[in-house]
Amino acid sequence: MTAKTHSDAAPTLEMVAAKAGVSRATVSRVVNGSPKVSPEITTAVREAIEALNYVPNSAARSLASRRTQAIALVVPESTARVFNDPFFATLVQGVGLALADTEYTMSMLIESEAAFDKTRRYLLGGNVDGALVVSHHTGDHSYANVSRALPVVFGGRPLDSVESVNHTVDVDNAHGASLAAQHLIDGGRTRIATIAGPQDMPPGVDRLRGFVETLVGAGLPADAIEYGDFSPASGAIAMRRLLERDPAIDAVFAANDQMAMGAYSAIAESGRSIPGDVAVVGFDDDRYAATAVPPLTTVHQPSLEMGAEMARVLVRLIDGETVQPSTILPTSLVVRESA
Amino acid sequence: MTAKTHSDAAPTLEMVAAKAGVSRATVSRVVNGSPKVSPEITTAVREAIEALNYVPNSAARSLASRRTQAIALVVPESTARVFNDPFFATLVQGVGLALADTEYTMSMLIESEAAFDKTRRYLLGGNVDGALVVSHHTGDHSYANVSRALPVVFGGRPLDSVESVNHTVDVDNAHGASLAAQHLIDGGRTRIATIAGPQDMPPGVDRLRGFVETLVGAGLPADAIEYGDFSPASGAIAMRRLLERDPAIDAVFAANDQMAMGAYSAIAESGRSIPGDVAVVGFDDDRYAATAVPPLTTVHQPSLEMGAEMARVLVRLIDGETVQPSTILPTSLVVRESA
DNA sequence: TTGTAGGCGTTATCAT
DNA sequence: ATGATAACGCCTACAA
Repeated sequence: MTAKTHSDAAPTLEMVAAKAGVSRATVSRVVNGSPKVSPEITTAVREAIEALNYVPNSAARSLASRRTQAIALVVPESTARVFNDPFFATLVQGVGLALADTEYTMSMLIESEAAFDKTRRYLLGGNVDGALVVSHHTGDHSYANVSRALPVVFGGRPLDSVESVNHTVDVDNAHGASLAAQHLIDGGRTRIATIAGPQDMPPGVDRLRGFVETLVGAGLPADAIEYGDFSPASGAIAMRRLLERDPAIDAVFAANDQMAMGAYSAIAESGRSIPGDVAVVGFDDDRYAATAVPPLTTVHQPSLEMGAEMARVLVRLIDGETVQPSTILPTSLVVRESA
Repeated sequence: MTAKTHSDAAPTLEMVAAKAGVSRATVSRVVNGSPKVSPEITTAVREAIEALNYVPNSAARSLASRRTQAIALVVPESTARVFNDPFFATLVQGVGLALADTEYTMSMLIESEAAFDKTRRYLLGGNVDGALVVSHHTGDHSYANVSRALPVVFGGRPLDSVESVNHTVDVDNAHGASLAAQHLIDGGRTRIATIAGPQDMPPGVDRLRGFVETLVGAGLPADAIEYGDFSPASGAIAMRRLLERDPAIDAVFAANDQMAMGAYSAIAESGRSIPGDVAVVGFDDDRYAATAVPPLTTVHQPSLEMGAEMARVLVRLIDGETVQPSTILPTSLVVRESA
């Protein structure tokens, strides 16, 4: 096989026009489904397009129309974490699902510290009609400029709630954590600990808050707290520390299922049983939850729906519609066998 | 807060030129780092750019230059699976990492059946300079057209090895499976089963092949085979069936770690112990492997490196360099406690 | 070193 | 219903 040059000049609208014996304007109309083109001509143009295997050049199209039909999904470079995170994966799916019904394409930007400016330029360079920003916990207000230039929808409330961001879609983290805590309390547990998430991430603080408030409300101490970074390994480490600090712990609420899995292993290696010796409740209801041993009781959050909702809101925004600035999706407890 | 219109006309190169008192050509040169521009003018232009907060419009830029500085990462809609797959997640990371050193942006396309044509149009519409296609198992030769129009690098060998695709980066699946099987044999196991992956996916067939060949080579029967779809749930189901068919099974090789996790739960619920009663080896060495209980012995595959290598090959291809058509990355066995 | 001018492939505004 | 003809914002010979 010979080295290809990939230079077979792509067919242009002009060529189609020539072949169909009409003007470029007409071809453009057919391509864009304008209603005012006679059936015969439409057919002729369609055939020419087919014959030439013509595909509109989107750069030219967006330059002229000032629309790109693409949106960006910006995810923080903590990619290592975020990407492996089943919750996030499902969210992306939701975005894709919602977008499948539209003509929009999603272009995902992994935002690394190094390439931050690259992301910014991409967003501001007219590459997309809008952006979806997921769980950013960058200290600065990096998206202030961006959201001034194009519609932006945030997934999860931004850390600096001071700055009133335009639109956000979030899940009721605090309430979910509260449900988890209450379930543990109702189960008769009295020494309840928690493996909290990073406190520089909204879900991390919201879940901790919901947990603490509920325990305190029930007159229980809420002092057995260790922090993890949402990874399984960090969950295991946190659990070991918890058990070391207080061997009497009889329940633990992990801020996400991955850390709960880590806790499972730490509990097992300490010779304790689940839920006999210590009950555990997670958060997310990810795909590993149901098949864990024992199946994990956890807080279900509508990740798929969240992604889809974010996409829908953004599209509406792009279309110039007015959308309520904040959407909160409900969470619920899924009781299985670990608590 | 008032509804923003997002219509604050973005600054153009022309405006920068005016403000800096030079021609557009000069601004363009500065923006593109042309060496032949006097220092003073360069500075002046830079200041104007800064002042106006100017960002080049990429549609215009790519229309004129015929380059987009973007590549597409196409992933099959089996998104549900693929996306949650830690292996895939790591691969994406690798791509991002390699790209961080370049000026290229990655735009990820989730390829759904419904939107297949959307993907094709995107690829052919001059949106990207090249494409990375991951583990596609679509029956048709959907990418024949595409790879004729622009550089494409496949991740994992394509199913139809007949069609000699230009470039692929793969992992040595068969050898990895062979290592796993041999380890089980060396451990004295005699009734070894496997939970194979889908046979319409190359990794699925290659891993099964490596496993079978090694068993047969050792004079052992290779008839205890069940298939899963790489999800934890499917692994559990397959394991149950395996144990039902032959209660004497004393070892199992799962085609990926997620299914191995599923096997763990099925083995546990059958009252057997790991590795006492049945040893298990997985494949992938994903992030859950090390913290599983017991820690999972598995085949490590360089997912990160694979993603990075794919990106590197593609960039070279785009730059017109000649690259060897096939790259095979090595796999290795990580012995932990499950076998 | 810097400026001039034409063109990249579409869309959109006017006429017709 | 269809066709000229400007833009769209930038790059790039070519000229100065």
